[in-house]
Amino acid sequence: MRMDARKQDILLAIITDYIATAEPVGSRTIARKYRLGISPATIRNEMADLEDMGYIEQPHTSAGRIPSELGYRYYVDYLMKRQELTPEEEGLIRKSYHQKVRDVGEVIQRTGQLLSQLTKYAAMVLPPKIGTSRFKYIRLVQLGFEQAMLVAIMDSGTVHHRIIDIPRGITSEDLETISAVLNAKLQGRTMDSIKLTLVKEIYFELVKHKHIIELAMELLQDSLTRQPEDRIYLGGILNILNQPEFHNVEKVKTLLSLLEQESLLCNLLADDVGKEGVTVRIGREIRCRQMSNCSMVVATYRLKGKPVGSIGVLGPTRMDYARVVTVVEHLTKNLSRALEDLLGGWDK
Amino acid sequence: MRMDARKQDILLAIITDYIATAEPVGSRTIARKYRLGISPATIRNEMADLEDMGYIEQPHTSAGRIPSELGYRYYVDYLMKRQELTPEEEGLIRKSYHQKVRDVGEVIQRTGQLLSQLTKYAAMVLPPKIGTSRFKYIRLVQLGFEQAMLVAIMDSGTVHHRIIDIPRGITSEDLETISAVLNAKLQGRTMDSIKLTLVKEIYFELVKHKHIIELAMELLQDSLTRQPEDRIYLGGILNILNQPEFHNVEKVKTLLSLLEQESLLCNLLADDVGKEGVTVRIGREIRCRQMSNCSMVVATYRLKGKPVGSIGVLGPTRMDYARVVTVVEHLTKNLSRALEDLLGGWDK
DNA sequence: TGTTAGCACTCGATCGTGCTGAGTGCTAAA
DNA sequence: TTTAGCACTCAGCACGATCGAGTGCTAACA
Repeated sequence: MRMDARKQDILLAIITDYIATAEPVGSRTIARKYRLGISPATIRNEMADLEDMGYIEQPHTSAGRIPSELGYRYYVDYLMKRQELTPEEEGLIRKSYHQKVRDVGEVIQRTGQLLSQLTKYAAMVLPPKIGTSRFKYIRLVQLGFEQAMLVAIMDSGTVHHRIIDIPRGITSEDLETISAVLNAKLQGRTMDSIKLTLVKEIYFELVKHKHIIELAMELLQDSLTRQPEDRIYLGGILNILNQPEFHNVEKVKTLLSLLEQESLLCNLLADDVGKEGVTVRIGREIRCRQMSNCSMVVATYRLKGKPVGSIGVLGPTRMDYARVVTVVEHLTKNLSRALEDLLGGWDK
Repeated sequence: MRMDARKQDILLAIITDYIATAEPVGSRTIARKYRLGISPATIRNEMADLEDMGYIEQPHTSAGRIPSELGYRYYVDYLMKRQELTPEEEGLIRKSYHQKVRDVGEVIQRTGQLLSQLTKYAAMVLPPKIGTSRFKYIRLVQLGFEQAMLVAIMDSGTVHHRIIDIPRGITSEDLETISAVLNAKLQGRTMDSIKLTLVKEIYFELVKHKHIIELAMELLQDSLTRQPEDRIYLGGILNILNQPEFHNVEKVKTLLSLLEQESLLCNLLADDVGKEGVTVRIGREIRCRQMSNCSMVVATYRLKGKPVGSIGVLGPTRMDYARVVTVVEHLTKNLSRALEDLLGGWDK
């Protein structure tokens, strides 16, 4: 059995209708709503074929058909039509990105908000990856006798800080010295590139200040190379609860328990970092059993051409792919541009 | 009609049972489970009295009784017995606070986790209030030609940063100058205390550097005095969904939509900051209509004796007050102590 | 006077039943 | 090849009967 134009029309009609109504679609409905010029009986025959081919399925004998994962896949790959944003929506996006920002986090957050607002599903945004951003400025500030704060500003506009213990004898001047050396050696390097050779260099630089070298080394080894825990923007979870597929509390609970595991989400999002364009994962294509009735739409944003993070939407498999793909595409571009504007001129 | 010992016993039994089972309690159940030495019939009479007095109510004619808000209030005020933590739980807390921390945020987060873990309800923690913490160190770092990063370390261990625009002519040295003046003038001051007189002082200090004074002033007026948006730790929402009162999706939705409004929660928590001991708000005592079937247990933690933030638990009105109050009390003390250990020695 | 046993009554929850309507597959005619 | 017609299926819903937990009242009892 081969797919032909009429089968495609019918499959498209079924998926369109199901996405809109969340109800199984019958042959009658299609004949009435989508003027394909054929009768319900004919449609029934074709639907039987489509079911054999695995594109649609029947929840029970006396119900209409719903798309299978394969059906959605076919839809996304071949049938889906681009859906432009309305001028109002375009305006909303533009306005949002034209506001003054004080922080990269703010850009991330705004993107996430737009994403969930425009799609009505849950939105996820992975902030610029720390490993690939470059040190811009590092400083140790003495706090008490035994503690100091390490502050590092990265060229991705993020600031990292942590409290570190210092031996009692260390003075503010010692910390200045270490700060100066670290600055000189690390400026412009990425976290990932702090290798042994570099550590050695710093070692020799500091060897004249014997008493602080221990601290400096420990600091490098431990504080800087240990990745901070993954953070992620997650919003619009409420949207997803409005979807009829989450009308039962058990489903809500499993979903929420997944969404609480940030690191899991980070991995899911990170999987597609670097791919061109928008990636759609349908149902079990997300490698996560409890999300088998969900789909994800993910795209990578870039800074100076290099992929640094990604944004994604999570919704039921019955999601409005056409719309979501358009929105994700748009926002990826806008986010890349916004970051470029904010951070592009930082190379002094 | 007056409350007597037997009525108290019965009320206590009803509330205890209802907290444990979430089912209306009948006279028979009480006679069977709680050996009060009286028959169901007598209990029925007393229950009728308790209902007249407003401490319990009947969901419908042929059901048992459930505590009213007034009943819970009476329970919390007069009947509730202290409930000690098990040695395992004590151990868990101790272990958690003995881990090395890199950041005040980490202490906050750990407290929140413990709170939700130990109570099985939702936990909220308000981080140390920024307005009352003192500047420890301020610095402007040039990023590009037109942007700089302002970093401020507070003695509450938090770090604030934001990107600011600078006029094109400003050099790194100018920024150093401003940094130095800001440091000298602001160190040890609180955000709240940055008043006009202080601003004037800084003005005169910088008057010799005419070209940067504009920037510095703007910075003070705008960046520093404008409060950053409220942050709050919120966790264990999943716990609360396991409570039978949230078995219907509508309730879950209204609750989640409330919990998404962080500023609202902050206000609720902040209401009780400064009060001694643990505050219990039952049902409509939380001034928030949509939370009328919830209760909050809140306590203030301190740094050097001064209240700086608060921690709280949110659960259904039918919550295990005895346990929650104990846990909140414990964690408040532990949190205060942990912050003291971390930040206490920072006065140089 | 306070306590208790007995009894009639109430009412939510549960379960079975039958009906309805949307939808199908099959057959035979166009 | 398409379509009209028809028998069949089955989830969802409304209806009614039954069940049982729990009450309030009354009368007897200590």
